[in-house]
Amino acid sequence: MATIKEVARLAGVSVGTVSNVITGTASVAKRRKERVLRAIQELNYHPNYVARSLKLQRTKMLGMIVSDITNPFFSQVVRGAEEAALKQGYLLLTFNTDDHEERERQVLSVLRSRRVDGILLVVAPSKTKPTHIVETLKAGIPVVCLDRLPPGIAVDSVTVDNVAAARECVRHLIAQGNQKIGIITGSLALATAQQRLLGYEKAMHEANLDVDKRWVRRGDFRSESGYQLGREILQEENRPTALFVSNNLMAYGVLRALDDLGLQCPRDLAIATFDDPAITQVFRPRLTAVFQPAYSFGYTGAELLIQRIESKTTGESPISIRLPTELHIRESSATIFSRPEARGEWETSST
Amino acid sequence: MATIKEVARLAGVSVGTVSNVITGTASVAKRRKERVLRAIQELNYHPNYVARSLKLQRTKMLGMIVSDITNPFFSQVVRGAEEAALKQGYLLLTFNTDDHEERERQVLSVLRSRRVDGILLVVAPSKTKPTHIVETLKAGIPVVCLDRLPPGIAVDSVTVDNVAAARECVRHLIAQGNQKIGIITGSLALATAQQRLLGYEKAMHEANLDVDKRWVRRGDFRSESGYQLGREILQEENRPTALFVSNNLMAYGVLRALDDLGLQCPRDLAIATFDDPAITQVFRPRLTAVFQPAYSFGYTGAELLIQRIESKTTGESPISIRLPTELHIRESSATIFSRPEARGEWETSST
DNA sequence: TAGCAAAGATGAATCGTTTCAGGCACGCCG
DNA sequence: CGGCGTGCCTGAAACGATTCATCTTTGCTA
Repeated sequence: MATIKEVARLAGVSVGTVSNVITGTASVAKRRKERVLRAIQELNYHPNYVARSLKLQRTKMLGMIVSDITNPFFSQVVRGAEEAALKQGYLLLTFNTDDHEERERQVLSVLRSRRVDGILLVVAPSKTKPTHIVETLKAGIPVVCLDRLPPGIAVDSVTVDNVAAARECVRHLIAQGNQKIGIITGSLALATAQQRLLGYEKAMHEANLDVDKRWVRRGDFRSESGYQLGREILQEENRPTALFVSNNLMAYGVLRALDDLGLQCPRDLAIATFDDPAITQVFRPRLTAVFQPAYSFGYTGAELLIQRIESKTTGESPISIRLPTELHIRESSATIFSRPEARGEWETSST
Repeated sequence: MATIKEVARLAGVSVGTVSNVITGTASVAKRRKERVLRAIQELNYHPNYVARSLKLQRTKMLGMIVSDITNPFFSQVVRGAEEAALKQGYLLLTFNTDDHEERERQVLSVLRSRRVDGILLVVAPSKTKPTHIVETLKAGIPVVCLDRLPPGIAVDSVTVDNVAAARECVRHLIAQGNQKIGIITGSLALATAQQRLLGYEKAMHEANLDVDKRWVRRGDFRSESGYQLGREILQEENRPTALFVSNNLMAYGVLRALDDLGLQCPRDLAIATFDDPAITQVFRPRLTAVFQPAYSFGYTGAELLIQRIESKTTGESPISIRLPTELHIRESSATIFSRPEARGEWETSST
């Protein structure tokens, strides 16, 4: 692999000059510049970014930590982050933690050794205050948290107002005439799951509706738990007429449970959920869902992170960006008396 | 950020000794080793992998180029690759090309500058022989192609037998009593799409079945084209009774088209398709599909790549790994006379 | 044509590791 | 007691870029 020295020799100039041609740092006479460019072509020279990183003390690489890229929500987040990063010449080093805090610790350590310029983090749930994140910040490495906030830590973030979104969503179920409304929560170790539960409780309380304890079930954001808990709730003698399911994977599980029991949505149970990937619109019933701008999570987060990196203002008061959600109303939340017979398009309201 | 020199000073030893402790290259007396480890702790020292990479002339990083990580198939591939890479201490630098050759060129150039040790590539379709890949290989950088093979290039690969899989799939449709069978192909710039078409033609030919030209429609692997072409085919006066759809996204489009026209699958049209992500099993009708081991694509590919890197045998005769597919038979391909009335489980046969 | 400013070119030092030739100390053997 | 082998340590060179103090060239003016 050719080095800058070889290019310099072939072009008959000094290494400094070649460097100036490549980086544009200082001006180089036209004729020499051409000679250098020709030499670069001829040797098929690709500047060694490792050496450059060492000298400049920055790698133009971002660490990206998510729980699982296989989840359509996070793959969109990653995609958005990549786009924003690339646009400014940064590359993305991606990791999955499957929400294991231990793995997150390891990855963070690796990223420090790799000297990434900053880190985009979808933090794993944790019982204790995540000291590894504090340490990373203390070491002067900018971190932006996406989607979830680690408890008790001052850090930049891009989030969504889960409480308000869940509340609006449950209100919609109420407006459809439902009085007995249940919820399947995500893992309550996650702030997002807690917030959605809170939003549900608020909406119910405001409408003076009772919450039967048996209608509140604790899931883990995975399809299987939606299936299990859905079955359980549906087999209660006093079962709810509507269910707020805290994410879409679990909603699919509930649909499967309904199907198993020979029941139908929305005839026997209205459903509203969170997350709204394009793919689900193909299937019946179309799900009423809170749309989160997944792509923007990543894009905005990367932009914020890069801004922090380049302005060198890490440690100043954290910036919190709130992204808007949209409640997409579709078939799955139609109640018996309001369900249209025709297959029409459905309205959409936005927050 | 602490350096090895500072660690050495704090521990009262030379930098060479610290390096030996960290890498385990040479033996260090017990007491000194402990002093060094304590100093590392105290300074919270993280070895600078950039400097190490420069010295060792390898980065322990892999480039990963896919068309779109948002596609569930590719997100699984990436996940598998990450797992295999991490297990051997390699990191993944991920890029999306959206199947644009130009972007692929750019990314390849960036990866050379970054001095990645090897590249996992889902190659973009191309009219001409992709010289940029040849060049990369000539530069001595190992490349493993996943899923698709670039035409006319000797390169390691992990693929699936698309011809055989499509053929088996269409044979199944025939066995179900269908005689008029159509196909929606992917973009024929992609080898995989061509191969699936070929498999379809083989199966039809072997069964002495006519292929009406109007039943063969050229899509682009995206949902929208499935919808459009599905509508067109269904509105032919002599429409097929079954459709082989070359990937799952387009199959969803066809389902939407059916729905729009007030038709049902499989009553009015049997469907069999390619790719079989877990999520689709939730919905009715469950799709008969050729399952591809997406995760294994990535995992196997990364293993092969790392083996090539570490044995330094690039340029030797290429290794081609063929992964097995499985035909998952479900509701969508049941024909009128064979469709069971009960909701039972469906058989699965494997290739 | 001499003088001078501005523009351009040079090359050594530097970034933080690894590696290796050489030095030191110790113990064992004859 | 001298010689030698062994085990540990040390420190300088090298990896390939950037940068900057310093030197050279160029072009302009009087």
